[in-house]
Amino acid sequence: MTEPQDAIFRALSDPTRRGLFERLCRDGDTTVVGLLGEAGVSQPVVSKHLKILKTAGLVRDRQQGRYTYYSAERDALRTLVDWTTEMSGFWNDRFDDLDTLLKRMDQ
Amino acid sequence: MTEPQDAIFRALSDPTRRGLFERLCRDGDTTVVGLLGEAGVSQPVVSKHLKILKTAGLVRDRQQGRYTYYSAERDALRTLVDWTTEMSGFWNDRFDDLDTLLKRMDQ
DNA sequence: CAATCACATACCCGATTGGCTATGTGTTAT
DNA sequence: ATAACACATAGCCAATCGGGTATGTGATTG
Repeated sequence: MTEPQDAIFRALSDPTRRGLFERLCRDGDTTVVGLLGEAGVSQPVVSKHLKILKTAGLVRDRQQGRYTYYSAERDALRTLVDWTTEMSGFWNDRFDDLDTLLKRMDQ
Repeated sequence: MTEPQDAIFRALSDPTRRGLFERLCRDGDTTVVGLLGEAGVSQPVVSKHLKILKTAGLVRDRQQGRYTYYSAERDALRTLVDWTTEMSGFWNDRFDDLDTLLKRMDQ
């Protein structure tokens, strides 16, 4: 019953975490220390947040020597778009129903 | 500094709450009692969730006698789409940068 | 006008969350 | 070889959260 949207919405609900993700979208590959300044929290906290983003599939990491580069996972946004589209779709369906209803009433 | 996305992502991060919103998108105007069955939680909890959704601008309520009809707020999804589009945009910009960089290197 | 209904509010409680510091582990620089 | 660095993990704590029950309030029904 645990939808993929669950982890994504959950992950993005925290401002600090969403900030990290936005940063990665904007600037691409960045190390943990690189993200540290803008985040405004301690390094362990940044690491913890990145782990949550990674679990949600929003972020990928790549080891290189003693550095860990994080980058935003483009396809993750797809899930969000799909869900939003589905919701909008329900709307249109309802209008369609209303439409056919009105047409039926018209006869 | 509190973005409108904050409340929206936060509101949708809880499955029960997202369930209520999805239900309202699908079926349109519904009373609290009408939402009660599918939600699987007590009436006060549903009311509390609806209040949070309302504060986030995801839902509107309309009083009618002793009934309160709730409905999904279509434009709220717009905020979500905009944010997602912005994130995707950053991506394309980065590719553009890479593109111009490669062209520059090519000369 | 009494009972019921629809809903909101108030309060309580255990679980989760987001922050911190301290520390461990592997890597590079000296 | 040692020190410094980059990062992750562990453990702690106050605050928030999501659920519950009890109760208040206004509208409707009998």
